[in-house]
Amino acid sequence: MESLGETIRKRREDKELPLRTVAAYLDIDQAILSKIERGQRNANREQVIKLARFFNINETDLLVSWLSDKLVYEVRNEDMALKALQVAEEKVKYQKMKKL
Amino acid sequence: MESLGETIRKRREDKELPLRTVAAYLDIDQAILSKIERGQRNANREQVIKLARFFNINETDLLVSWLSDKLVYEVRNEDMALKALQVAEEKVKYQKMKKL
DNA sequence: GTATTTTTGACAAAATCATTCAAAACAGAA
DNA sequence: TTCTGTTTTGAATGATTTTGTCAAAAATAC
Repeated sequence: MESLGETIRKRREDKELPLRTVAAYLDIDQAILSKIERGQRNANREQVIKLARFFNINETDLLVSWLSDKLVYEVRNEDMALKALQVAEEKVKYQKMKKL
Repeated sequence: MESLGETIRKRREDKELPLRTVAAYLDIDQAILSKIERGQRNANREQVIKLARFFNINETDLLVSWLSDKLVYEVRNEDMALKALQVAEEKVKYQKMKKL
């Protein structure tokens, strides 16, 4: 179970590229990319899409990874994290059902 | 699948109490409580705990409801909402496992 | 109708979050 | 060790979001 940050750091290191290069492509400061890779900052949707393009990763997959990171972040330090995620899942399913 | 807002509105109406009364107990403006009940605003942890006490609801249950509402909110308008929740669940399980 | 309750939206204050920048820390090579 | 390039850190600043207050409008009850 890899975070988005871990994924792109691996890819970047595989290609032996400095932060600078990828950051330039994303049009952000390399400090931000460093923080994103280490999970200290959240990327935004646009950046995730660009990262997928840059590293040839399926965009949807990377977006799911990103979104799930945000969810995990939201329930960090909560003992009922798992329960809350499960209930949220039920709620989303229920909403979906209602729409049909 | 009831949201926290729906739950407490029902309870309040059962007791035939005006927003004012519950809002006073929570020490917030009734406008905020109105918004919380209708899902336009998020309660904070302290308010959830007070609400549980006020309405004699199991505190953990209400906190789970509240947390899951926040998660649902986070993935509203996302087509991969469900997938993201499932992946988040995996990630949390994985973290937990690592700690043992 | 009046009285009460609820909802709405404009506004302000506070808190959070993103970004920039420069310096510090780090790694490797000479 | 010094030189070079890379990465990380943290302070400062700006932007955005959240939180709450208030008063008026809308809805509901009497």
